[in-house]
Amino acid sequence: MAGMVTNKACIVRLSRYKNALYRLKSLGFVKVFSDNLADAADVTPSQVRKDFSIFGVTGNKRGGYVIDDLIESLNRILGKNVTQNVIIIGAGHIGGALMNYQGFEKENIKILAAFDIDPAKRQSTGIPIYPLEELEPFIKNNKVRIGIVAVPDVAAPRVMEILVNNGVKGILNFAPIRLKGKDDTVISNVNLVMELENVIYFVNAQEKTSKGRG
Amino acid sequence: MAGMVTNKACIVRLSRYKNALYRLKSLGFVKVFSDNLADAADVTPSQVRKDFSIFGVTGNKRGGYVIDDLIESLNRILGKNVTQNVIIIGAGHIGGALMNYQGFEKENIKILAAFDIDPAKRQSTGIPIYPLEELEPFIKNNKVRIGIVAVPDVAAPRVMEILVNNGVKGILNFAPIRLKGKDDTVISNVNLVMELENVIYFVNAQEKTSKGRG
DNA sequence: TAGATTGTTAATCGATTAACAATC
DNA sequence: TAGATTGTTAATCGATTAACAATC
Repeated sequence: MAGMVTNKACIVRLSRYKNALYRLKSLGFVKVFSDNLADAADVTPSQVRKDFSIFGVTGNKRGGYVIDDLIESLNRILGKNVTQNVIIIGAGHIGGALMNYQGFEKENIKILAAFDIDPAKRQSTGIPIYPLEELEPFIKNNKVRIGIVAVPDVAAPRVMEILVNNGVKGILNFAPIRLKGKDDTVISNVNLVMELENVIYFVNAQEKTSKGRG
Repeated sequence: MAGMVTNKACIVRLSRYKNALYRLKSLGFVKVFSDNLADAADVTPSQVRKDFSIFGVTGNKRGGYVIDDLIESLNRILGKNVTQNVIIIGAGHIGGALMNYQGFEKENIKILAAFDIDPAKRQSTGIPIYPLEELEPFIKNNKVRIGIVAVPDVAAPRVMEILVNNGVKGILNFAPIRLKGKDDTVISNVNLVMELENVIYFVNAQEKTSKGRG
């Protein structure tokens, strides 16, 4: 059945296709072939057609795909036809950066509110910042399903617990610990130090290799 | 030969092992078995031994691994025995958050400086912030190899060009476009909107599935 | 020694790519 | 129609897991 995909890499590619399609559209294109889109998204044409096939997204044999239709289909699959409400817990540097990040709105993601234990950080920037005690009632009253955790690592498990116990189903976690939730909780850990560590490893590895060659 | 690994997932796991080992060490453990470490890092014991095998990291048959030795080995593989100098381009919200992020220092990563086109953002927070014109000479004078790109997407390709042309080999990119460098440039794209989009997709997918079941 | 754990090889699994029949 | 592109199936590739001989 369509929609039963658990392969994260595939979903990441759908987002990439969507972004590439917006770009192509802004350049004046109306149609694409799997070939063009593959180029734009930096994958193989087979991959494009395979991914679409998985989700039942079809084009026209010989005629390629209509960009507007494709964007529409991808947006529907990615749940972007409905505004997604999100809260941020932790209004420190990372949380603050996310509150001020301009990229969410045009992707139909709405930051409803932020929460912080420290009253000093509770200065409004358009998005209301509430004390942590209001987190639980806020989630319940607003049926929040998605949360961004940007608190220090010692605070993360406790925050996590509050979120999960009150119905939050998806968490994007910036605390440098691996959070585990219930079975039906979707958790994505973004560890900035680890990302950098990885880049450093591959740079070093490459340097060794090229020295070995030269 | 050891060290010739291009599998990103494997390197990510090495970082995870390292972090798990620090945690185990702080709990008073001196040795671990692949079994324990697998538990702590949320992988299979086979995976742990296989990963170590790839890098020639060995333990004692019957006796497991000495945590201190293991940490030492992993740090060496990940290039953490040398302080890694990094610069940040773009001192906006994301760049500013990274400048103030406390996690880098204890991982032996040093943010040397930040750069921004906007003089208004150039207020020191311990890390010097320079105008963009100084980026090129700074990279050369300090032999910078790693850069974090946190500028708006329109500015990213130009910044990228300056970095690559002056010898930067690794880039962690927060601009919401896929940067491509030369063949020997390591680029890791972190797209926050896409990360959130993914979480949203999987939450929605799960909801549909459980409704279908119930 | 007997028992337990490593290190490595073989088996499995899943994802990507290639191939090609269907068809516009 | 002839030619080109999709949609899907089969082949390939690579990564993970299982199994087990080596050995402490």
